[in-house]
Amino acid sequence: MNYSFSSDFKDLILTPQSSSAEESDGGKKNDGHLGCMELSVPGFQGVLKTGTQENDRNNTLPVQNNSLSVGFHEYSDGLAYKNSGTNVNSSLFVSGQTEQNLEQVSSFDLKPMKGREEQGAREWPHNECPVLDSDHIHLASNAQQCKDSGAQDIYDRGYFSNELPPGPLQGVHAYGNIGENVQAMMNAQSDNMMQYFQAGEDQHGMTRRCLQFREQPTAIRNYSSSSNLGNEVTNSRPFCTTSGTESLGSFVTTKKRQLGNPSQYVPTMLSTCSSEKSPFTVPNPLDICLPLNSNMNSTKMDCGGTGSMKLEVDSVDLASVTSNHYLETRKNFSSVVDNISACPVGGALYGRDSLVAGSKTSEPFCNMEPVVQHLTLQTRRNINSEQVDSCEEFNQQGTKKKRKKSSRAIFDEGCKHCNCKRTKCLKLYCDCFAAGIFCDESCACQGCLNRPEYEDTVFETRQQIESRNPLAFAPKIKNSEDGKWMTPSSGKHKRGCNCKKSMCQKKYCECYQANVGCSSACRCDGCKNVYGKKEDYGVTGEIMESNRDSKEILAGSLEHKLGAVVAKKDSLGLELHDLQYLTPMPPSFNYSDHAKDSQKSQLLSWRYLPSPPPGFTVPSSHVKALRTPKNFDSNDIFQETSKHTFDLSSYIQRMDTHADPSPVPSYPSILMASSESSKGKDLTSFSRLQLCPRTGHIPSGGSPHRNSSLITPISELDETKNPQEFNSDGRLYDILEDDM
DNA sequence: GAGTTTGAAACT
DNA sequence: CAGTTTCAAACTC
Repeated sequence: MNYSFSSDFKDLILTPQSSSAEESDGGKKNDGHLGCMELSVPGFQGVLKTGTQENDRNNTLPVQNNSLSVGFHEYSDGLAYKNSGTNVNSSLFVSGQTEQNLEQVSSFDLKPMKGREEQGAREWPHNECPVLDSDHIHLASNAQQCKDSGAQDIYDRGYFSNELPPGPLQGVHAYGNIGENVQAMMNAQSDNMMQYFQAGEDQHGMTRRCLQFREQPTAIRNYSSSSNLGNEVTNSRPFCTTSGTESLGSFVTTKKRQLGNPSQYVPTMLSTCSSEKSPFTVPNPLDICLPLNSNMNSTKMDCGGTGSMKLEVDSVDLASVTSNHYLETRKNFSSVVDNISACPVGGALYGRDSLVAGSKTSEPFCNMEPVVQHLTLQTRRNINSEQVDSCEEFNQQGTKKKRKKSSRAIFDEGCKHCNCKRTKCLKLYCDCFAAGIFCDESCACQGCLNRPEYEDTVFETRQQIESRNPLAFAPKIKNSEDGKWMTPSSGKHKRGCNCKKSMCQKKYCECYQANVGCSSACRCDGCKNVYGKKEDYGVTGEIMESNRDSKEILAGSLEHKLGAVVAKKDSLGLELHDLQYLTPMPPSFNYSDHAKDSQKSQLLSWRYLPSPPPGFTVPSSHVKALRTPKNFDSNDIFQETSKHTFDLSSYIQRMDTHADPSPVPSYPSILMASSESSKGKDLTSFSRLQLCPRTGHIPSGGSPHRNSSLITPISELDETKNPQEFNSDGRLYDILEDDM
């Protein structure tokens, strides 16, 4: 077959067509090689890039003799075909630039190849064979063409978006020799690639399991053959002195990938350290776990909750080479994130100070033992599986031997791991999916689609589930008053359990698993829940529940108000939009101009945003660290924004101190900073972030004072107001209105 | 590690 | 909405 290039050929997308049969049987397993195709491009001599995913154009292939063999492989699941045309995973990307007159490269042949079975590739199945017609082979020369072609997803993801930098190969000519040309590309395209990197990150910043930066775009990774970039570069700089828990103690270890090996790269883990032993520390192999649907159980943060989120700063890599500015901002972000201690438990988010200050939640927390880690790709791949163990080791160092644990135990003390075999991790059976996190390498799931590359599938599936049950992803556990679980009624399973045989004494029981007592909502038989029997959930519990509901209603309104305040701030000239390129943000805080992404932002909120954990505080030193001119010498806007944020934080603390004699955690202002400094348009996420991202309201687990503290930042202009005034709902709103 | 039990989720 | 089936985690051996 013969297809025409457009004159401004840049990207070619080959999209296999789904068949009705596949859709009817729920998708075929297409593990392994699907087939090979031969792309013949008369007159073409140069480099093409291919990949089966939009972020996986990692095969830089020379075109010789006018032809290029392209293998479709590594499809993990036939579902890729079910949504063919919209699911980028079913696409093959070929992009390139000819060294010759494009007019001469006006057509190419694409045909299935045979005879590759012996190489591990099987012939493209009849019903899986891509339909090689103009409808399914798209010569995406520009965004609009791509958009119009059925590759909407790809377009939406921004790879062909006009505002994004050109593809990495665009504008690079005459590279008959890959090595040399790659170098030329690196040199010539560094800025573009930087933008590409950033843009991709903006689009896919959470392509990994949780809140973290995506891997380096494979398009960039491809260029790793560049020789003079093969040297390992490490950038590390403390943001402040490290003195245990008193200060930020932040180091950011930035290691550029080992470019000498295309298959290897060295991710940068966000480093936090409490020691000065080494500037290269990854004391927190668990990354950062943030709560999703999890129950904020401060008494026993053993991951009994249902969700966790990891926050990981990925490699800066080329950023360190091509954009010091970006690196700097990445560091800044890291310093922010550094505040957030690992939470292998309950998906909670901890402030370090809180942890060390005798928090009950510290048990599974990873010790800040400095560890020099030169992370290779394999290391990276093993991180998720190792991190838990590492954490465990840290926790037990010196005194305890690592003990063998069941998978569930690991689950409990780390982030989630599932073992789904049939559901592709797209049903609530899957704890990862249910918790709103991607599965990762540490999961033992099969045919998993709950992965970043299937983000849209995940999103759609989630929507389907939510359409059936809007509360499907809502937190199962209603938080307790003041974050403590002193009584059976202080926390409860929203829907209640239905145990018949386990008597709510085993983890079969969701209440027991969440360390909450059974309640009137439970239909369990013979309840013997040690956290509280159903029978014990009496009048007191009902009253408290009623109070919580009232406060949640209030909180919903507060969230709205707060969003308006943020909008006001935005209108005052905080050019938050620009900050997206200055500060690598957790992509959940990103916004997109695309309408679809606005929907996704909700998903991201659902997926990533943390709840304010008990005991979370923002040490003033952290604020100082973030204000350090060194960190922000090129970003006054961000500095200003951060100032706002952390002023709010400190005010929260003050208010908490005044309003509640108990150790009241303030909310993760760090993340507020992140949110603020991200695009201001995502106000929904912003407000949700600051309040209760999971439910969109202030978490029920908070005293009235606590609730007050949530909105007190707005009242910072009038710090003289008596916090007690906030106890009155009406007064609360009055003050809000006044301040606005 | 394999098999069983359990209860939530999904399905009808 | 209730009953049944499916599923994966929890548990047992």
